[in-house]
Amino acid sequence: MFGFKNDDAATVVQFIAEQVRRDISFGVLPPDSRLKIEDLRQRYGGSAHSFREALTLLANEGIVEANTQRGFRVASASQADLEDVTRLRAEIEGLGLKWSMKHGAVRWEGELIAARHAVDRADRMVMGDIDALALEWDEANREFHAVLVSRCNSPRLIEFQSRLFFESRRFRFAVLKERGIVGEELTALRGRLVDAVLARDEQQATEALERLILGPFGGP
Amino acid sequence: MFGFKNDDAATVVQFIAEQVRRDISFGVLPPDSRLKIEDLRQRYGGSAHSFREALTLLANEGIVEANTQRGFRVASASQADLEDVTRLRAEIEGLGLKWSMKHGAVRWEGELIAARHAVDRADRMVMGDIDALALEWDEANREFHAVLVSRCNSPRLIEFQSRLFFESRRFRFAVLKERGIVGEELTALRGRLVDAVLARDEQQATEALERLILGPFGGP
DNA sequence: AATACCAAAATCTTCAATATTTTCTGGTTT
DNA sequence: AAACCAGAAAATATTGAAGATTTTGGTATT
Repeated sequence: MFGFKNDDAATVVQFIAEQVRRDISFGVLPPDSRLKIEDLRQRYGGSAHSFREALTLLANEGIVEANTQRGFRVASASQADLEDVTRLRAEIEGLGLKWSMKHGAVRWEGELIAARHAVDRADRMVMGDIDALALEWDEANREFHAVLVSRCNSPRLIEFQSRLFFESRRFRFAVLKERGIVGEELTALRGRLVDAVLARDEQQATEALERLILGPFGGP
Repeated sequence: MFGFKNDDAATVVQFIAEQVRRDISFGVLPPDSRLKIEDLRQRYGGSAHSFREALTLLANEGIVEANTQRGFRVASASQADLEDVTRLRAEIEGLGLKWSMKHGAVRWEGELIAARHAVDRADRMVMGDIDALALEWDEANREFHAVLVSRCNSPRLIEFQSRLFFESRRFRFAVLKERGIVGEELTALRGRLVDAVLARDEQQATEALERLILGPFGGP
């Protein structure tokens, strides 16, 4: 039935999980809304079991809430959640960056510069057609922040960073749609961050990173 | 079939997951060993579906490895893994403790002292009959470290801490069985940690905590 | 010794049926 | 009118069996 899985999802479960993850990020499935297996099957296809498994997965990722014997629902997205995710992201990515700066060499710097270029470009484009480009824009952001921690030498930190990034995606999209997240300040901040990394200025780098992460939410 | 679930597991999947988790921690299921669904069913009971779900869960927790179309196996436990988990635990718990020290009040201090008392006692007991008391001993440790971060006000940090603790359990048990993890130094270190927390001496506290976590593995 | 191919084993997925739990509803009692 | 209880309806949880797909292992061929 799923012979047309053009995504890189190898199994049906992963495919379903990716679909649902995406729709939760975009707010198509709003926070706290119930996820009835039957309804979802009509929408996405797939068997009940595959869905249970996919939802258990997403529950473990934190964007879905599983209540025993009472089914699943989209995890709530309170102000406290936003603050928690953002604060932790700043700490974790800061730590990962610090470690990466110890191990990363020329090759890493190249990747970083490339990722920065891409995300700067995505920033300039996205405001033109938010709905169409939001995912692409966020993917560029994901890549940039992934590169930051990619040389930290700690697979578990990398995984946790990735998870927090996905968890924060909902909030990011919400802000993007509502008042446009992207501005000159972020681009400049990113520039400062990359410069500091290249100069191996740990202090400056972590500070810029923290402001880059907190900026869109705490900022003006 | 599972009418006798005296554990606090509400569902079959959680029950199975707990069993497997435990057996992996104890080394009954050694690292890298394959987890064939059929074999497991004979051992633990439960349906194939429940097992798939449980194993997907454990895979997300990091103690099981899932290879698409190639089944599950117990996650490998290399020296690099040990170092990664331990280092991250030190960082995360340190951060959580720092935050807890900002918010925690008298009530928290009481819990901390109580937990310390329990783990000190467990330390003295465990060497008498390692096999029988290992789990209880580790539970006391878990409680102590959980209390440390319990007031950090970040549910996600707490969850991550807990996950890392479980991931490190295998290594802890291995060391415990092999050469006896417990010694006067750890008890003393824990005392210093608690004293520092009560005195709100952040510097001393994080240093003691780091040595407490790294000690059993990096130490003499 | 290397490769191609076929059969066996294992995993993945779905359909169907039963058991259990929660939720809803309507009537009764206070 | 509010609280309460029983029974019906809905939803979830669990299991069994069977088909489809993929991996694995052995065998024959070059």
